[in-house]
Formats: sequence, structure tokens, C-alpha cells
Amino acid sequence: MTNQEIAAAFEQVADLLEFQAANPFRVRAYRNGARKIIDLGERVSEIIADESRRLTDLDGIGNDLAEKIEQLVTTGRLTQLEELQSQVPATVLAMLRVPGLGPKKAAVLFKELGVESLDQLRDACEKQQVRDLKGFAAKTEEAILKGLAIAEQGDKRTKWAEADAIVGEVMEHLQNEKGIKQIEPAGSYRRGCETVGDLDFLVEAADVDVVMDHFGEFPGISDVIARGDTKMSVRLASGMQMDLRVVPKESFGAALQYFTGSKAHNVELRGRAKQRGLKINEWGVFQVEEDGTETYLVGRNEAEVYKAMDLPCFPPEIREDREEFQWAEAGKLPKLLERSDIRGDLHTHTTATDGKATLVEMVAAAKERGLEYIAITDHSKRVTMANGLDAKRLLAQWKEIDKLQEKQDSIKILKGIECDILEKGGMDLPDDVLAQADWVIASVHYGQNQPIEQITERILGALENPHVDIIAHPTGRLINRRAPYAVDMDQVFKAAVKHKKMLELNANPARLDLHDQHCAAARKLGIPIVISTDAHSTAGLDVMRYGVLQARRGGLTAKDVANTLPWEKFAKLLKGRGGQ
DNA sequence: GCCGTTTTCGGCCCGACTGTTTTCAGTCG
Repeated sequence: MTNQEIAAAFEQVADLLEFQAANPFRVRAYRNGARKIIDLGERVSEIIADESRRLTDLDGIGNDLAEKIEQLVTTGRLTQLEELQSQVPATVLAMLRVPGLGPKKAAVLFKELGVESLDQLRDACEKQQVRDLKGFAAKTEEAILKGLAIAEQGDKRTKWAEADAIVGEVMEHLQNEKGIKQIEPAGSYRRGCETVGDLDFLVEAADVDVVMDHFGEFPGISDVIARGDTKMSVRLASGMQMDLRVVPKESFGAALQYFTGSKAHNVELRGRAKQRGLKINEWGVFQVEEDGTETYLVGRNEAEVYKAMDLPCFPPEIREDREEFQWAEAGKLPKLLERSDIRGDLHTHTTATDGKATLVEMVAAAKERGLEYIAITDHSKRVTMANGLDAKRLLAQWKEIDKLQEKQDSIKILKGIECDILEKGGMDLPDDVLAQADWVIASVHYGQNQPIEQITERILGALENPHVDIIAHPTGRLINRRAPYAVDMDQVFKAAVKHKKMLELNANPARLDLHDQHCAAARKLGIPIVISTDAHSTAGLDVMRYGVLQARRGGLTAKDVANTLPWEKFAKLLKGRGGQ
């Protein structure tokens, strides 16, 4: 049983309890537990197996949850979940995806009308049975009918890079309104999450109505969901929701902090404030007197909000209530990686296989971007669709690289290969060829549906190969398109440590593989991460920024990322690891 | 369900907006 599976079970319990109108804090305890397990960085089964450790030592895991985790690990089942499922059909939870329908209203629909699915919900609305229920009326019924389409789309989250494009357009639009003094995008977009659910914009302006009118004129808006004194929500034709919040100057920082989140980070921060006799909300930080009177202290910018709590102004990417508060207390907040720290790109393709640009063009483009080194790593022959290289063509390419290198003095070109890990195990090119490479990437492209033992074994085999330097896109996932293949990452991490190998953070916005928590786990184990673009064109070299953002979310510093090293030091690192 | 230099019981972040109410519940972030 993996951590993900345990967390999923707890999330389901939380959903079902919520539906039954259980104590909201109890529901939160399950969601908290799920999150803590996901963030753990090691398998809970290892903690259980270790006599000297206890699950209850984990923050947010008490006796009850610990017992349930043990039941899941030992039996693969959770009695409590099975009981809940027998009381509430799983399909009713789909109703919670309808905007405006929460657990209370959904429960009424289930109990009073026997609605168990979205289809039955539509039916009940069309027959106008919903409007007669207590707490419902015609408007709610209409809103449900409208919201059904959104619910049927499922949980649609937009890749960060796509959200970034929309944010750019909205910012440009808003900047045309002269009454706006400050604008900041907030929410999960600002935290650099790999996918974004909706977009949040924070604005400082004197005249709220003017700003909201202008916001409403943004092309592509299909619906205004809500509009109040300070807050406006709209939906784009694509289905994506955008929220606008207008605040005065003295609240801008507090509102930015609040709107950036994450929710868990804010809950922790506000809980701490309360203990100190302070209150933090989107309007500012307030001193609360015994008689209940409140005095505004600060709120103009985020730094003074955090300073009021004796905390550093956390970079948005790590505001997840993972380790940031402990880091701050220990004075060990990491100085996160910056885009400008990156000196080399170690995964690129050319027209020799499926790239769009030639070797010469790729090297020129790398120089234009100020890179000190670039590895040319075309596919190996197994990747027939990409016209992968056999030994002969690869050696010919390396000769070409030698010739090109002679004409270069500002960039080092590494003779590399992205060598497939074959379905049956083993590398796609013979060792005597790999031995001649400057840089060998090992990748899984085929046999992604194999069972976890088999894929893990293949990757472990590659890590044992003395010529392999790194595993590319280690989980194979494509965001919103393909789940990661089944691989035991704990074993991969351990083998990487043992054989002194590196792991790739593939910066392609559709991959971002490793994900942030894997990066954090690798960091703790001291495994060097290499952020690579996997560029298949010259423009492909520009995706590095997405990889850097992901690395920051994992708490990585320049020291944790090998391609921040200048070329001489990187070369030494390679030699020190027994590579060529 | 978790947690504890105020507590082993009684707290648990906080506010905006809508639609249904006739003072507030539900939803959302």
C-alpha cells in the first residue's frame, strides 16, 4: 500500500463524512492526515516496520489515524471506509462538483429525492422537483442546471504554463484601467503549482465599481458568478473561474498573503496569530484586546504581515504548511534556486532524431541563452518512431560534435545520449558505446504498463550500470494526460544514493517530472537534481523556467541542483561519480 | 479526529457573497 493509496482512502472518508454532515474538524483531521502522508517523503510502511518509530510522532496523526493506517498497510482495507460506502453511494459525491452544491444541499437531494447521480440530478431539476425542497427555490434549481455542465467536466485543472498565458492577458487588460494602483495575481498560480484550478487577482484601487466593470469586459468571460462590494467572480468560456478582489492600500499585503494561500498555510498562520492575541485576515493584522476591540497594526505589504508574527516573508512556492514554519523557527529557510543560477542544459534533441533544429542551431541557441554547457542527447534506436540512433549513427554524431566544439570557446558541448531502458531490462546500446559518452541519460519510454516490480527493476538496473549518469523523467507522467507508470520511487531514491547517480527534473510543462514532493525527498537524501528542458527545438530551451519553479516548490537551492555548477566543477562531479 | 509553557476538555482561521430567509445557512476560497 503506497502513501498515495492511504491518502486517497482518507480523502474518501473525509468526503463521505462531510456528506453525512459530520463534525467539520473531524473531516479536516482526515484531510490533514492525507496531506501529511503525501508530504512524508518516505513510505509509511517503513515507519511501521521500524520498531523505534511511531506513526503518532507525525504531526496530525493521532492514535485513531495511526490505527487506520496500520489496518490499511496490513490488510489493504479500511473497515470504516467500507461502512461509509455502504451508507452513501460513491456516485452522489459527484454532486459536490456542481458549483453552489455543498455537502448539506447534496445530502438533502439524496435523502429527499433519492438523487444518486448527476443524471438523476438533472432529471429532478427539469421536473422542477428541487425548487420545493426546504432551503431551495427556483434560482437554486436553475443554478444547478447551469452548473451541471461544469460538474460533468470533472476536476479540470489547467497546466501552470497555460494559466501563465491567461494571466498575462488579464494583467495586460487590467493595466489599461488607470484607476488601478497595484495588481498582483495570487492563488495557486502565484505559488507556482504545476496545475491551477482558478485564477485570483488582487487589485488596489479607490473606485471598486470602475475596476469591476473593466474586469467584466475581459474577452472570453461567459458568466459573472458573483459581484459584491469587494469581490467579483467570473467564468471564462473555457470553464475556468477567475476571482477579483479589490482592497485599499493598507490591506494590500494582507490580502495578497491571504489570497496566495495555501489554505493550510493560512490556517497555520492564523492559528499562531490567535495564540499571540492577534488576528490576521485579508484586511490586515489586528491586535485583539480583552474587551474584543481590534486595532489595525500592519497590512500594506506581505513582509510586514509576516514580520508581525516574527516570521520571514516566505517565498510563495513553499507556502504549503509542509516544512516552512519549522525552517523559519530553526532559522534555516532555504535560499531557493533562481533561474539565473542555471548554467547548463543536459537533455536536448536534434534533427538526428525527433528534434526540429540541427546540432549547430541548438548549440547557437544555447549560447544565445547564456548557457555554459549543453548536452546533445538524442534518442537511442529502440525509439523507432523518433528515428533513434544506433551505435554507428551515434558515433558519427559525436564526431560532428567534436568538429563543432573546435570552433567554440564559450560553450562546452557534451556528447550524450538518451538511451532507452529496454522492456526486458538492460540498455538499448552496448556498454562499450555508452562508455565513450560524456553524459548518459537512461529513460523508460516503452512498456509503461508493466507491473511495479518490473518497471522498478528496469530502472534499478539502469542505475547500476556504471555508464549511466541520470534517469530522465523518472515517473513518465504527462500532466492531465497520462498517469505516472507504476514505479517504487523509494527504491529508485535509495539506488540513486547507493550508486551516486543523479535524477532529472524534466522542465517540460507537460511533464514536470519529478514533482515537487519528489524533489523535496531527493533533497533530503542528497541526490543531485538536474533540471533539463528535453528541448526538441531551439524554443524548447526556454521551458527551463517551469522546471526552476517546480524545483523551488520542492525547496531546492542552487546547491541541490547539479547544473548550476560551472562547467569545470560539473566535469569534476561527473568524474568523482565514476563516470567518464 | 487532533492537540496542549493557559488546557486531557474544549477549542479548532476568517470573511465575502448568494439565496433563502426575516436574522441566517450554505458555499466558497
